[in-house]
Amino acid sequence: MSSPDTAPPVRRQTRQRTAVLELLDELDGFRSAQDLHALLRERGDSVGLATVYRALQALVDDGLVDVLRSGEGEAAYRRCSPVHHHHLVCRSCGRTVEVADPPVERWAARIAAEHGFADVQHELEVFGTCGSCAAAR
Amino acid sequence: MSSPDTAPPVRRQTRQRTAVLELLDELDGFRSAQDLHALLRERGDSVGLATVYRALQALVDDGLVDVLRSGEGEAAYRRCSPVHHHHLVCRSCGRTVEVADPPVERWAARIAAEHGFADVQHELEVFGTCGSCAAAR
DNA sequence: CCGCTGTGCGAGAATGATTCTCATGCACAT
DNA sequence: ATGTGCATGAGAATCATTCTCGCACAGCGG
Repeated sequence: MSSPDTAPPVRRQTRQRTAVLELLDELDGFRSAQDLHALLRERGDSVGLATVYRALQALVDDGLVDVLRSGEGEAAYRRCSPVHHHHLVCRSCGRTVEVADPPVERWAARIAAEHGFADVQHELEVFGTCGSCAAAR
Repeated sequence: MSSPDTAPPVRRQTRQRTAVLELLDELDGFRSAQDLHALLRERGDSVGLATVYRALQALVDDGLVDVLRSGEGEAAYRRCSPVHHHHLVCRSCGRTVEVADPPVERWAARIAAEHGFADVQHELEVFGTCGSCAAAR
């Protein structure tokens, strides 16, 4: 059992996967799989819905994309830097800012350790109203 | 526009709602709506699935229960203290610890302010393996 | 360059959680 | 005790996501 999970999945480069990744590169903010599929269709790229889901899962596995479970069970995806970070999301216009946060990382690790927890991960999202949207009201 | 949202929804106290809340009081950790429904049925309390969902939504609105969207689009509910806090969840046995965290609150507020965001909220969950589960392996 | 082989694709069916519909029942005030 | 209207329950409806399965094509060896 040296490293059965390290086996490289050998991702083939297909027109569809390229299209999904390029679309994510152009977009800002989180988009649902259904949205992305509709956008690809509008562009003329004919891609199956199931394929979009598969491509997104592969991208998430490879750490190229982040997932966010928005309010009602609809997953949202976004092209992201591969380093660990969190998001500051405008609940009005959807604009997203990536933020790094050493203090929170440390805090999470410490709290977990104090309660005897190991192998710790955490999920953190900050929602608010961005300057432009606040001004617009 | 004095306070249209403060209008008290006038929740009637019914056998079903009481049963859901009492069940949550006895349980530890997050449970899915489907789980809770099954448990109520086993106990002999005959409650409709739709009613369990409605009762849980009401409890969440009233701040008596916390929701957590676990991995695959299945919402999990838990009886919680009404003060703001976060959770430390064991991904093996599901045990949950409530943790308060002034530093994170301040950090989130500061980061948001730096980016011009107002009216800030945040969601934070920490996952890990608790002491007992780590020892059991 | 050509053909193999297995992975990826597409369309629609299947799944599973959550919500809706609507007739009936019960909580609460009179 | 009685009436009024919100709550309930069974099943249908909805919606995102996953699965199935036959066909296409990417990448490799000859």
